[in-house]
Amino acid sequence: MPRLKEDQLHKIYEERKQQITSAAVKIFAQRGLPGTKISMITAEAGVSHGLFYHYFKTKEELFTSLVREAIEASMQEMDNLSQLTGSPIEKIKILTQGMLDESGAPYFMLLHRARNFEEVPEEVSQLIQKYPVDVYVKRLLPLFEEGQQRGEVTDGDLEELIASYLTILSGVMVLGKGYVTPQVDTLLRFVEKR
Amino acid sequence: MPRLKEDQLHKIYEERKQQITSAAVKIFAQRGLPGTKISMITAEAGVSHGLFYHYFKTKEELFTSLVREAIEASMQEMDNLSQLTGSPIEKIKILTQGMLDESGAPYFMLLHRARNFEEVPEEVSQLIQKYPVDVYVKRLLPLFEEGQQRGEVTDGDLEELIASYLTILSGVMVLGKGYVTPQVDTLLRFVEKR
Amino acid sequence: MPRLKEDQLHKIYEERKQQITSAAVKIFAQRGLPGTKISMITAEAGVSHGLFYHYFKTKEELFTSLVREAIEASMQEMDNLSQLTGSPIEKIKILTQGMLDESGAPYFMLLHRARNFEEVPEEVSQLIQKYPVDVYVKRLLPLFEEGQQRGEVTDGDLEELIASYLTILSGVMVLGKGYVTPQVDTLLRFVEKR
Amino acid sequence: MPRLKEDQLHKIYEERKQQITSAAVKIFAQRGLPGTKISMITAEAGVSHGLFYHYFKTKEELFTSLVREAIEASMQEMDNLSQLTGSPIEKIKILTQGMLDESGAPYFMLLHRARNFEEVPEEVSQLIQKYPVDVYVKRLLPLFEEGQQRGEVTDGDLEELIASYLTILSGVMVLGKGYVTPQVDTLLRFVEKR
DNA sequence: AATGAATGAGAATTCATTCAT
DNA sequence: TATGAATGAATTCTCATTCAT
Repeated sequence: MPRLKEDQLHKIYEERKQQITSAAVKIFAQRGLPGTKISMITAEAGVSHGLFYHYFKTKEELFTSLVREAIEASMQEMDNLSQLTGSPIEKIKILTQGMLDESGAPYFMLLHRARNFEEVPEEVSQLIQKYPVDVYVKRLLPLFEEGQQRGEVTDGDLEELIASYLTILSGVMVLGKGYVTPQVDTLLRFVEKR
Repeated sequence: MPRLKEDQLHKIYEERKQQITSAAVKIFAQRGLPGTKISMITAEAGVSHGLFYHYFKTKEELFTSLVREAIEASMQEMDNLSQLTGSPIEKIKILTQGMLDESGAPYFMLLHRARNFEEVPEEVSQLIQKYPVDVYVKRLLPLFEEGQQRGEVTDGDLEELIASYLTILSGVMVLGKGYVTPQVDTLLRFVEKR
Repeated sequence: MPRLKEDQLHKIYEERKQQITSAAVKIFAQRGLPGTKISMITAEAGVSHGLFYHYFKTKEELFTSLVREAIEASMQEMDNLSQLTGSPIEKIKILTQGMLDESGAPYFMLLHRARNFEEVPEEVSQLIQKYPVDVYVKRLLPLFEEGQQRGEVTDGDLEELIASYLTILSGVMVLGKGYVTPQVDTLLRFVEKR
Repeated sequence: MPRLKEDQLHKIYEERKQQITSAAVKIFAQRGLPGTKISMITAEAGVSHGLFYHYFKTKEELFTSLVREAIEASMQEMDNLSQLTGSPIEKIKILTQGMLDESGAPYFMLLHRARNFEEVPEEVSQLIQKYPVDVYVKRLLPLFEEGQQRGEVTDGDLEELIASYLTILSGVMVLGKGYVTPQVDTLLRFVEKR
């Protein structure tokens, strides 16, 4: 019985935490660290502001942990690509779609904010430095190399191509509302051999 | 006598105002409205915080006026293109370079922030709504049409092409440090007929 | 369970609000709107300045709500007179005593300040305009008419008499310390038929 | 020649000083010490705010000197009464008229403010303590005594009568706009024997 | 776990006062 | 004498965080 109750409590705990986290991702992505008030997060999550501090120590701590998750998720995504079946260019297409996908956007936005703007907590700076864009480039290199060998990917310096392509994708992703999001096929023109 | 003195005062007034404005553009672009503290602006400008209020009513008012200026400047820039000599694709190249240019970036960044992020003053929202990306597209349409006729610009729906290209350029511009800025020629691949 | 707790919270809320309000009335009456610093109010109330903003939006908002209350209370007081038993002149005596009474003074002082001095918030100006002295005169007219009919109140234009009497009472009330407050009977000489 | 110039300068000096002083009396009377901004005074006087400090050391100093002047003027006025010809009650009428007179009001208002409200400079407190209402009562005593002897003034304790009358007059005077100023004859009913 | 009262550090803003011209 | 640019102390106000219930 105590067991059950404990489990239940734990379940509530996790649910609430997730509820607040989701709200936080959304607002942080939209408004950045200094533009986000705790009250905005808790209002979005539908809980009292006091509750925030049952689950997180500070605003910065939450932001930091979200950035960490975002980095991990994005690294994961890169790695997942190689597991997929299909030609390199098909995989690149999937990557492109994935990055532009609504659901992933907030996390990328978070990374973007962490990378460029705002005053961020020291730990975030360190994370960002530890995972520069270059790391992503390196992970994608084999995929693009294969594509080049198969004649699917345009000729030229691959590292620069990948880096530029990531920049473009990130940029498009970051802009969001107010801009016209290009079609995936349109974006692929950058890398495809014609 | 009063003439001379008046002029001098006026000059000082304008200089100081410019000094503060320049500092503000820089910081606002870097940190956004809520991330920018008055103290950051005045420190950057090398004046006392009191002086800020001699020249501007509030932080918001300054931000608003900067957004207004940015809009005007960017519209101006579009228009200037047609004055230039050269083929359409050359003009598009100049536009591309201009947008990626360091010096213009802060202004574009400001616009970006106003367009997407942050809580902005009511007047800024209105300005932004009054000048959607669409307005820029319309201004560039004749240039791209000519390019298409000459066979310099890729086939297809021009409005969508321009809008997408602007999105990409804006995105690249917005990212800034931490990302690899693609070469102008790389970006042009997007519009050039091959 | 939630019931009890909610009630308790509500009680605390009201108590604290009253605590701050009382302190504010006192200080505002003494020093006026610009002469009153938030720190004076919170010190008098024995709370932190942060708490002030938990209960009120701004200093002006509090001032405005106090003026509103003062107007309502004073109108109420006029109306209560008619409920009392006694001859008109006795009622006028009670009114006189009530106005000079220490406890009511701060509220009247507030009204006075709102009516005459200081820069007041727009809403206060409107309230004051909506409730000119004339409104009080009208409310008291029946009482004084009856008094005149009974031969208790001096002959002559009643509206002017009442208005003048209110001016005198208000004036005396407003002066406070530093002046000799006349006896109630002395003041009544002004309206009594002799 | 230097003489002439010096004189001229001196004249300008005095004129400007007077100009600022007059503006200050008006605004101080209207808004009190904390409610009066230097900029209000200089705007009213039509000079730059910098000029204020050519003529006065601080806002407080000006306020203090105005209070001093007001005290002196009011004492003077009391004394002048005895110089006049006429019966005591006529002189009291003149006193009453003088106090209610528009032109004198700002000075009295200043005194009132100094006496009751606001935080005032130490020196003002001292002046006020040195010249309590009692001093005025004493000065007027001979006049009222004569009036009582002649049967013009009501019976009873004269000191209390005078003090009360001064309170009433001051109060009426202080109220100003928003209230009906009683007629002089109406006010005299307080002191006249009937 | 949940709430909201309470606090105080820090940011925005005002305004008296100084000073170069 | 006259102006307005410049400063900084004092004030208002915001918001992250703590804590009693």
